[in-house]
Amino acid sequence: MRIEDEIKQPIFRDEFQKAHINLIYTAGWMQLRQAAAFKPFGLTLPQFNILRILRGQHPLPATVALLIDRMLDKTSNASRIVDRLEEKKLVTRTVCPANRRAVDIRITPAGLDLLSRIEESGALRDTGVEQLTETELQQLNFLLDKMRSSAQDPT
Amino acid sequence: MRIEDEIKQPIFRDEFQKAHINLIYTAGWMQLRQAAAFKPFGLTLPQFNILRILRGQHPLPATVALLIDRMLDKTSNASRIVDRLEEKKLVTRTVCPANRRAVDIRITPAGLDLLSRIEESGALRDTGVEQLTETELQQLNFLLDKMRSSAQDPT
DNA sequence: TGACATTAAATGTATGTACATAAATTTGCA
DNA sequence: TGCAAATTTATGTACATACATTTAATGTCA
Repeated sequence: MRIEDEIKQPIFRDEFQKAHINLIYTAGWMQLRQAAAFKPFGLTLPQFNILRILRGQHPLPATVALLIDRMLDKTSNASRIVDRLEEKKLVTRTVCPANRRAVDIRITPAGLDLLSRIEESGALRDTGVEQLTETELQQLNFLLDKMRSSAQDPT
Repeated sequence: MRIEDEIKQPIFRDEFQKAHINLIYTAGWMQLRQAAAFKPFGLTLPQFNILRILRGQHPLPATVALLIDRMLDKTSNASRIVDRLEEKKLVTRTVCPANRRAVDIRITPAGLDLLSRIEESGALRDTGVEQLTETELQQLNFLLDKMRSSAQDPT
């Protein structure tokens, strides 16, 4: 459906405003679909992303700093997301022996198993991007990268 | 900067995954810039959006149901965002005389003034979309609309 | 009329986000 | 050595999101 109809605003000031709103709306739409897919497994989206990073490191541990570095949303609070995963016994936390300020975080066998089950279930399909052709995907990636090439970051 | 470099993941499984992550990342990037721009005015992004909807209705009132209908994120909690705006005296809440279940919400002169000041300040510029040409904007809107044309919504 | 469903908003709870600050440890250098 | 600075994680607070439940008012219809 066109964005005009989705949000019931028939007229946009210009194509800039329309793209702006379309982008935010579409990203929210994707996230909602993803979150719904994870719900039967008792995971939220950020929890899933942290688990995936930990599997990427496995069997090596990750620190909170590494998680923050790899997360899509840099400013979120990795510490508390790890709290939730630890409660569910999907990860372990141990003080790093080499540097007692740091904490070694590892995915457990239960965590690995959960990730496998989610992936086998097909919960990661239907994000929306499958609707696009290979050429369109490349176009989209180009446009998004170009958007972020703005002069300066917010101070 | 290319998405590969932004999130320090050199390789994506395929162009689908890359577009998926790029979209979520770019939308977050935009929101962060917008939020930073509103901060000097003491408003959050959802608060700003609600105020804008109310100005669109002005001088007629809006109900909570109307706000939810117009909001980009349907599932957020309009009631509590209105709480914050009411505390700041940017909106008023009165029981609707015609239907005492409903609540009439109106933007105050202070609210209208704040919106004007934000817009005059240029806080709404630099969302990223200005980097694109008119043709590119149309492409982007087409691609996003196409993405959301998936078979079915999550149940 | 009265019982029951429907509608509109508010509230409760768990989680996440944004940002500031604290606590513990390590590092660097006078 | 000793002490300030830097590093790493955790915590506090305000706000927002997601979703279930509650409360009050209204509509419906036997």
